[in-house]
Amino acid sequence: MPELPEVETVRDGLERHVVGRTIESVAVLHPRPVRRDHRGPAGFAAALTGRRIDGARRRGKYLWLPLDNGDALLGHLGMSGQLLVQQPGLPEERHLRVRFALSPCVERRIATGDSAAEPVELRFVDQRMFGGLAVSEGGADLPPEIAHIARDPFDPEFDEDAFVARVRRRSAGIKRLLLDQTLVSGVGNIYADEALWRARLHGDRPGERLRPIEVRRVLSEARVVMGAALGEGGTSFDALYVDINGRSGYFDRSLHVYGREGMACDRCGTPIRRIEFMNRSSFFCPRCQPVPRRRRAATRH
DNA sequence: ATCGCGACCTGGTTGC
DNA sequence: TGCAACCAGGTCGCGA
Repeated sequence: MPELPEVETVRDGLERHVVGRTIESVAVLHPRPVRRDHRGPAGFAAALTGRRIDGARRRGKYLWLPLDNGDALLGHLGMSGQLLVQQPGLPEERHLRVRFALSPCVERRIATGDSAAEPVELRFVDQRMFGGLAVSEGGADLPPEIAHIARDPFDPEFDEDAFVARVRRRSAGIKRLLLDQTLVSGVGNIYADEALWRARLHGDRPGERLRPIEVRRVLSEARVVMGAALGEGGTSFDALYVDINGRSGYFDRSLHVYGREGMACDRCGTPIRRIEFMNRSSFFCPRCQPVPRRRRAATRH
């Protein structure tokens, strides 16, 4: 379940391994992952063939590779997507959806030594196909398709005061607001629960009833949780393999509430509760994060 | 504008 | 053993 730290790890790997290479050929093995591209699979492939990759960028959970003609290859990993950089010709993964053959990096701009002189394959593997790829016309700087996505809380241009103000104008619960990618990007279900636990706030607390310092606190804790995952994930893959696996190793160790229903809260020992929320799960400590009392009707005789 | 919900997907796990 | 139901959740589009 890739959230900001996992996607950033992929972006970093792409920057080091594919920037400067040219797309020699494209094979779309399943149409669904390119459903957002109005050109269709063949048009998608044609629009990319021959283009040089000039960068690797991210906004929230979206990635894009600026191309030498001003377009971009825009991607989202969805729930189960991976972008792998591999030696050409390896056996196909079970859920391989799109394969790109990339030339060597002519300008040797990749800082990883001799690998820049060898061709590689970029593979989009996605079991559940919630993710996808598309060519974004003129999207090299910022694809218009994702102009509505807010900056993430690590972005120097993220406007914290504006975020606080917007949250406090909304009646929805703070968890829903944390997951709203137009308010702040990069936070998903798992890190939202972790940030709320650390901030001792229940996710149902309405934004409009939070004090500014409470909004700042949960944002700060989101940075702590995602920053820790970033630090550990950033060094966890090897030279020719850019992986994304939300369930692996580094990830689980730092979880205090997510997936821990019935287990003792690490702070107070109270059993962690699980509730349904937006067709998924929320985990919280009922003592550290008390359920907000429903507001009474305005008038009573 | 905002809110909240269902649809989209597959495969591993659970329950009968 | 076989099969169906359930579960995971990011994003979009819809109706209210």
